[in-house]
This record gives sequence, structure tokens and C-alpha cells, in this order.
Amino acid sequence: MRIGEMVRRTGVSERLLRYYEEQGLLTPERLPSGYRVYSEADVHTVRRIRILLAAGLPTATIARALPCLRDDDPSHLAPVCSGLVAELRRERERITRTIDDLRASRNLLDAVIEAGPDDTGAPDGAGARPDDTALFASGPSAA
DNA sequence: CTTCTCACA
DNA sequence: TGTGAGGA
Repeated sequence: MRIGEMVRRTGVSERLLRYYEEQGLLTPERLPSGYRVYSEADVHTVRRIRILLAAGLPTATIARALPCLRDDDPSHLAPVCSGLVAELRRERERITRTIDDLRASRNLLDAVIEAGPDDTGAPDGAGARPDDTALFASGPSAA
């Protein structure tokens, strides 16, 4: 099938399908015309890609994980390749750090919100400004 | 009509 | 990621 049918069958846009290919997640055949030709298996693969993406894995990891997964059941991701488990463990920790950062951001918002609008009408500047400075700054995992 | 690549306000 | 141009 060509890309149009893939779009209909997977619900994923052409743009994304081409992007997945660019990331090495899919490798459809090519017609002499240059048109991409997807296999039935590719439809299945896209589902797995979406699951892994939703799990927060970067495309690079997914690319190396896909060949390690049993292609019979999308929901039963069986890690069999040796190095994969170790990497997934690292991804898990990365996610944990992200969660911590989000917690911090949410706390900051809570503080601002609870400081409440002491609005008497004019642009306030008084009220509350939590001490947290670099919460939104750059990088992940702070303290 | 369908797909392709490339580029960007 | 979407959108559009320009071509096959």
C-alpha cells in the first residue's frame, strides 16, 4: 500500500510517517516512481511506535527496540535483546527526573496561584513572587 | 488525483 | 508538526 492508505489505516499523518522513516523507525520499499510502498507489517509497526512514543521513549531508542519486540502482540512488548533492558532502565530514570521537574513547576504555579490576585484593579507587582528562580530556566533535574 | 522533496512566519 | 510551493 502507498502512504495514503497508511494514513487511513493508522491515523498517522503523511508528515509523521515520513518522519518515522527518517528516524529509522520504518523502511518502506520504493517504487521506481519514488512512491513509498508499505507492508502489512508496517501498519503493525506504526502501532508499536505510537505505544513506545507514548511511553516517552525517544525515537532513537525505539529504533533499536522495535526489532527486539515480538511482532504478534502490540500490547505485549517482550524485551529480548540484551542491551535493551539496560537502556530502558536508563530511560525510566530520565522520566523520573522529568517528573520531578514537573512537580517543581507545578509547586511554583501553586505558590503563585495561592498568593492570590490581590488585585484592586491595577497591575499588581506586589503580591507574591515565590523565591524559586530557575525553575523554568533550562535543563532537567536540578537539586 | 496522489505522492515527493524542501523550506519556513 | 502543519503548510505550501513546484514538479512528476
